[in-house]
Amino acid sequence: MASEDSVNALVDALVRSTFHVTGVLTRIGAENDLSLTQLRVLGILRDRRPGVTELAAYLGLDKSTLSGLIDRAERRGLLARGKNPLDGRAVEVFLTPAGRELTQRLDNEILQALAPTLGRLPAAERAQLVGLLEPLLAPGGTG
Amino acid sequence: MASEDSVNALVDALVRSTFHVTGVLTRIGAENDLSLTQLRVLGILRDRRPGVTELAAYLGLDKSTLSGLIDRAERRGLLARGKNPLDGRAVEVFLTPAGRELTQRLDNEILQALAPTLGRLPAAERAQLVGLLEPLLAPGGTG
DNA sequence: TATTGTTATACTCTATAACTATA
DNA sequence: TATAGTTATAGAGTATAACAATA
Repeated sequence: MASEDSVNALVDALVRSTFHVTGVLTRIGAENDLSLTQLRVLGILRDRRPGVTELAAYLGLDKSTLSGLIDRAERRGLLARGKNPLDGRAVEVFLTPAGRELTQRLDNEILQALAPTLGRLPAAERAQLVGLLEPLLAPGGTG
Repeated sequence: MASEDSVNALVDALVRSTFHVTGVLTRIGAENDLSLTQLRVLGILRDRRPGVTELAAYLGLDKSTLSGLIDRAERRGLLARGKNPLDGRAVEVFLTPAGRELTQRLDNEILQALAPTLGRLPAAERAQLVGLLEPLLAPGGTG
């Protein structure tokens, strides 16, 4: 029926826009020698000092994977490991000043890359689009 | 100014929905022993018999990367290499019946995974969302 | 000469299993 | 015992450079 068709069309548009945005993010990452995952790590650390396990959970990856990711980014001076004063086993991962600077630059590059296309939409439609995407990200969402 | 803020908010929502959908696709792929890239390869081959270079261009990857991806999928019987009758150097990559069957099953799983959330939107808003996403994917887009 | 595709190589990403140290 | 994190290992994904075959 028509309702199913409209869900189908929406899934299609959503998947295509996903690959589109992923392509942009991957390109900007690559230009800065960062994988998409490293890009996400930096993004997560903007306003958090998570532990390794917590960071792995955000990313949907195994904690052992994070050991390597953190090692490589730490070697580049983008982030660091600190002690957790409350738990001798735990580690706090956080951005170094250099990492924060790079993250801000990347945020800006992403904005610059996407803005021309998004700016073509009238302001009212931009707001509308945000309003329509929000509920899809809400808890109880797709998982 | 307000206009810039609204672009900012839109980029944010778009990036978050991108990671969200990517998470769903990655999970469904993983449940079927397929990486996101393999999933994309199958999707592209639904209605095409591209050459290796052409396929690499679709994905934004080097053709040497495709040799390995195609090898592994071919070993699993999901796709095959055929001769291009017009060019002795070229190869045609296409889905096997098993690959086509799997692709259809995956399409359905993706739909099932996303439909509950998307179905919560009224039909009019679903159509609206599709209409708003379309122009972002148009040529002259973000690249 | 230019193009299509593969191979060799090296590095990153990723998960599983086994481990250490702390709780 | 359980949890936080690392290490060892193995395989997949990726790019670069060098190559063979065809155009």
